[in-house]
Amino acid sequence: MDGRVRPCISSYFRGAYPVSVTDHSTSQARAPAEADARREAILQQAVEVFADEGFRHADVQVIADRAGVGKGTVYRHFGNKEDLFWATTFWVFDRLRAHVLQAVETAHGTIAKLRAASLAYAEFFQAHPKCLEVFVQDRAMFRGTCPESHREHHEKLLGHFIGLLEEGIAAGEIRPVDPRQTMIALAGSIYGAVVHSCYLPGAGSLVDRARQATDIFFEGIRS
Amino acid sequence: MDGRVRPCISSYFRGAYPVSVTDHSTSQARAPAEADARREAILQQAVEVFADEGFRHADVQVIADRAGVGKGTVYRHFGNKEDLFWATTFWVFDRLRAHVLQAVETAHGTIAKLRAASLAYAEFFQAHPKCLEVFVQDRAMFRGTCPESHREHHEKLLGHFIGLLEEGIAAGEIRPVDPRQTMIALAGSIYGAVVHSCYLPGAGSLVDRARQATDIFFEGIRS
Amino acid sequence: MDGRVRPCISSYFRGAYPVSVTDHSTSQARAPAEADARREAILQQAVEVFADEGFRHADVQVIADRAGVGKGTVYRHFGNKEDLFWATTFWVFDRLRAHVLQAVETAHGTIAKLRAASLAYAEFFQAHPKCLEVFVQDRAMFRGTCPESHREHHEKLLGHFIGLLEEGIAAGEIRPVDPRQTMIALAGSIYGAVVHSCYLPGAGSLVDRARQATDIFFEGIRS
Amino acid sequence: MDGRVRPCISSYFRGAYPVSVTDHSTSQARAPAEADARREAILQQAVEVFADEGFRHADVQVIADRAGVGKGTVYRHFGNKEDLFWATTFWVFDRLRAHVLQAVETAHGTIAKLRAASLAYAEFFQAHPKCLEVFVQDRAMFRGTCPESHREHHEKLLGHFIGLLEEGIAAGEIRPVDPRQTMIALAGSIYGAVVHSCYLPGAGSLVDRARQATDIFFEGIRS
DNA sequence: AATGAATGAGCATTCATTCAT
DNA sequence: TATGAATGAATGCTCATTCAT
Repeated sequence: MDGRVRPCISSYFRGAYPVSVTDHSTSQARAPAEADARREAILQQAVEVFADEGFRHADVQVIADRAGVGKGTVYRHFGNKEDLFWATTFWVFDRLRAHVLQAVETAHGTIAKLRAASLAYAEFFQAHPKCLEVFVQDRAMFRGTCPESHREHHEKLLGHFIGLLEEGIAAGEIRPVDPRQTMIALAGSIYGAVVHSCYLPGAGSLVDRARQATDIFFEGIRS
Repeated sequence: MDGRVRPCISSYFRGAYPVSVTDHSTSQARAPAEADARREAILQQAVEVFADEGFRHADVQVIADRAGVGKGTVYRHFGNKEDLFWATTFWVFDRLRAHVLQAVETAHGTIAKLRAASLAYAEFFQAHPKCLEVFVQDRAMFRGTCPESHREHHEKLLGHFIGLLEEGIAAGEIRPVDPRQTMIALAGSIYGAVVHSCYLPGAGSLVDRARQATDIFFEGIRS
Repeated sequence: MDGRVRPCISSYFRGAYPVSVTDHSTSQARAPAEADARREAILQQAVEVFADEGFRHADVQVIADRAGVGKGTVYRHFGNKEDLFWATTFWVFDRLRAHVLQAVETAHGTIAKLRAASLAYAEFFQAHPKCLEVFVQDRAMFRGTCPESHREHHEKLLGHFIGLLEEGIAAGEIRPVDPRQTMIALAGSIYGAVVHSCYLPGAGSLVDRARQATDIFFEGIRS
Repeated sequence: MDGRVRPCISSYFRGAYPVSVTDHSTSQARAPAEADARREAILQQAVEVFADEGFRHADVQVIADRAGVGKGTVYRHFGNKEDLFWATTFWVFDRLRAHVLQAVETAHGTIAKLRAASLAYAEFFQAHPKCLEVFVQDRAMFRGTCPESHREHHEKLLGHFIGLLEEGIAAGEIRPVDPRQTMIALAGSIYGAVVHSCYLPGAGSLVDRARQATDIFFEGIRS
């Protein structure tokens, strides 16, 4: 009730993490490196278990066991199962973002950058299929209820790409479309290419699909 | 042990349902209409509850209560919770298919038909948001483990649209793309437009998004 | 959330039981006698376990095991541990009331009736020491938070005795004291005689103490 | 195993405290005043938390936080949660005793002294309701298992009042009753007046009730 | 001596499934 | 055939206690 202090160490989901397109790290200053290592181990195993079992079926005890820590330690660090899930989702997002942004920097021109981003997105999930499942769990489990900082990070990243698109339009590379809506369409398209595999197999690797989707996105399929 | 068998009434998930693009009905021959009504009531409530709570959190008792039947009746009809879920998913798919195919028939020309199908897809989920959540649950919960007949129905429907695309290519409406991969790309694109809403709000209604995605799909965004 | 029906069978604590000084039974009409038997068995064991272990330490599994039912059955009947505790407390109160009221009826005159009630109160707890502990648990655990119907039953019974006292005053047996406050004083006095044993041993049986307290209550100790 | 011993600082519950009616202090010789201050802070907060939450529900971490010390410090000082509880109970008893004995000294005559003691008892708990709850917890939680020194202190104090009663009898103020049993009856009566409030509200303040009970105790209510 | 992170035993509660009526 | 009471495995979470720093 009252007087309760020390809820849990991680408070990502309460907006404690800075929202920036470029921060590639989630770690606090240089506090007990020990604690960071534990945290990392727990999150890694959480990705696996949430991906394999889904949120509801995942057993926190299993995550703790696989991470080599006590169950109490998981709760000490993440407060409760749902917050652990959000931290896991963010951990995945953070890595995905880093991978995509790195790819963007190596390309030149708006179309090239967006193409690179799309392929990097697919590459990431192809290399880390469990992360893909965590993304799907995320969408499935908590429709409109993710923490605010989640939304902010997503919006921030989206804004980054909208800016690219605007540059492309200004440079004449891209038709004068609505940048935000078009960017959302591209994001949805790549997301669908990567996620919608379960029902429509036999369409090549994730990267192949993403390439296909991106090509069409820029060129269209009308004669 | 004692050789007693008590199969559930529905055995959709074991392939009992005919796989056809055009069958609009799920009902068996002419079983007691009473039973059909119960079955329908259960499925309707199952959509609601699975959508609201997710598969693991959904309580069969709640579904039974809302459907006005005993819990035992749910089990008699659907065998177990997972099979009830698959039957629910198929029920949704069946209605979606009917709605989309009806829209296709009213349009002329490949592009027009595909555009109509995409919009009908979005319309359906906009009108029945709980059905959308069931779709998402489906993808999230049972990655590669859906019943075979599921796959067959999806493949059948996909094949139908691939045929349309081939006609369009033959007619010169569409560039000579790989029909299957392109159709999968379109499906993914529309799926993404409809599902990927949670994180990227402010992009218009589902139908608006689908229209946007479809337009780009045909025309591209390059200048 | 919603749609949830069938919370628990017992709803004593929501005021479902009639509040009357004379109803000696808690059982519903003549519903499944089976269910009543289970309920009774659970309550009997709950008295033992709550008395031995205290509310927080009591394990519902132990109560279920001792009652020979599954743990789920306990929850089906009583909803949760706290409500089981209240039902247990009421079960004890109900028996205590019946025992005391029966004793009152056999006596004649106000003082004789109150004396009989006090002794019966002590007799009951002497014969059922576990019930005494449940009473103490009750007072200790939920200071001001007992269900409303609890209060109503207590008030009803108290009112009954206040009426006796008023008769005694009218008849000249008793000095013209404030009936309510005096009755509360007597109740507290007997309660203290019965409960306060832990710290002050060596004062005879519960009944002896109650007799002593009652005698003094009527006669005083001043020369 | 390794012969290491780490006793807790406080060992009240093993009989370390002197048993005397008049010792008003709990502190050891002249240990570091720092340690005494910590100990005092912990006990004060323990009263609050045990009163609010009950023994089982009380969280040692909360007590430590409120006292501004580490959890380890609480354990260093009091050994374990149960011993902390006993120390808390004694802390309360010690203050109650001081308050009551002081009141006794200001009165003259046995009846006046006993009356003063009763009112002081009620005053103390009226001023410190959390202490009352600790008393109730005490009775509820550890029926026959309190530390021996507890009993000795209680017995000592009881003996003091029995002596008063004997003087009163010798002086002719009091009828020739059994001093011990009568004193126990008075103690129980006042205890009941103070504790039995939960179910029988509307009877005035604790002090009012105690006055009422005391008056009746001396005078009786018979005409 | 003081601290507080780590631990895991303990326990309330849920809910899929069974089966007697 | 329909029902719903009974069941107990499963699981989230708490918190007393330890011990390395």
